[in-house]
Amino acid sequence: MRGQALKGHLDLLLLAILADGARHGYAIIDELRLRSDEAFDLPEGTVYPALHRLQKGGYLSSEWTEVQGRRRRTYRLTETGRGALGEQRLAWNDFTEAMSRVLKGVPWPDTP
Amino acid sequence: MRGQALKGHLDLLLLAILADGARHGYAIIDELRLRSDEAFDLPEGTVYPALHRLQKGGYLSSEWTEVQGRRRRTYRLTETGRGALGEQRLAWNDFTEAMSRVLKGVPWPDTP
DNA sequence: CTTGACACCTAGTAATACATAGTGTAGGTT
DNA sequence: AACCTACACTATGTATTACTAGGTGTCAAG
Repeated sequence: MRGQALKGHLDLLLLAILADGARHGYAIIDELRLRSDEAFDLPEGTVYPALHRLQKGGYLSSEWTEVQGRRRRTYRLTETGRGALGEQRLAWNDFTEAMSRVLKGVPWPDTP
Repeated sequence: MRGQALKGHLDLLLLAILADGARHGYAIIDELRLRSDEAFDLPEGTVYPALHRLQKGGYLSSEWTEVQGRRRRTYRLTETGRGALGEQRLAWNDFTEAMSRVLKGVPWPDTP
C-alpha cells in the first residue's frame, strides 16, 4: 500500500486504535498492522511524530512506564480526542460516499 | 469538506471524470462538484496544477480549442491514464477496506 | 557476542492541496 | 459607458505531513 494514500487519515487511524484502550507507540504499530490485515505497516518515523502532534493538539495524553527494563510511552485518548475521533469518522464517511458518487459512473476495465 | 482529506486521491478523481470523455479544466471542476453532490468544490489553484502534473506524467493529453472567443485547454485520457485509473481505483478499494477493518471495532458515540 | 526484536527519538526531504494574485473574454445590468 | 459576474487559464508561494534515514538503548536467543 502506497503510504501517500493515508495522507490526512493517519490521525483517524491512530485515534481509532486508542479508542479501545491505552497503548504505547510500538504496540499501536503492531495493532494497526494486525487489524488492517498487513495493509498498514507504518514506519516508526511516521507514527511517533504523529503521536506527538496529536498530544500537542490535546487529543492524547501520555505517561512513561517501565516494563522489563524497557521504557514505554503509553498514550491515551483525551475527551477532546474521543470527540475528534467521532468527527473524523463522520468526515471519513462523507468523504468515501462522495468518492463513490464520483466513481460510480466509471466502468471497470473489461467488465461489461 | 476539508480538502486535506483528498491528499493523494485527487488524481483518481480527475482521471475518473475524464473517463467518460474529454473535458476542459473548468468543466472538470463543475462536473466534480455536480457528481459529488457539492462535496468536492475544488479551487482552480488545486485542479489546474494537478492537470499539468498528470499530463506531464503521460496520463493525459491536451489540446487548445477556441469556443466563443474563449480559449480552452481540453484534456483527454491517454491509454496510460486509463490504466492508471484502473490501478488507482483498485488501490482506493484496498485502502477503504483496510480503513474499514481498523474502524470496525470502534464503537460510535451513544450508539449501543 | 552478535543478531534481532523491542522501544523510542529527531532532522531533513518530497509530495501536494491550497491560497493568492494575475490575465483576458463574454454577456448582462444599471 | 461603466461595472460586475461567470467563464477560463496561469504562476508563485506556503503549509501540512508521511516518510527516509539516522541515532540511542534494552533484552533474549543463537
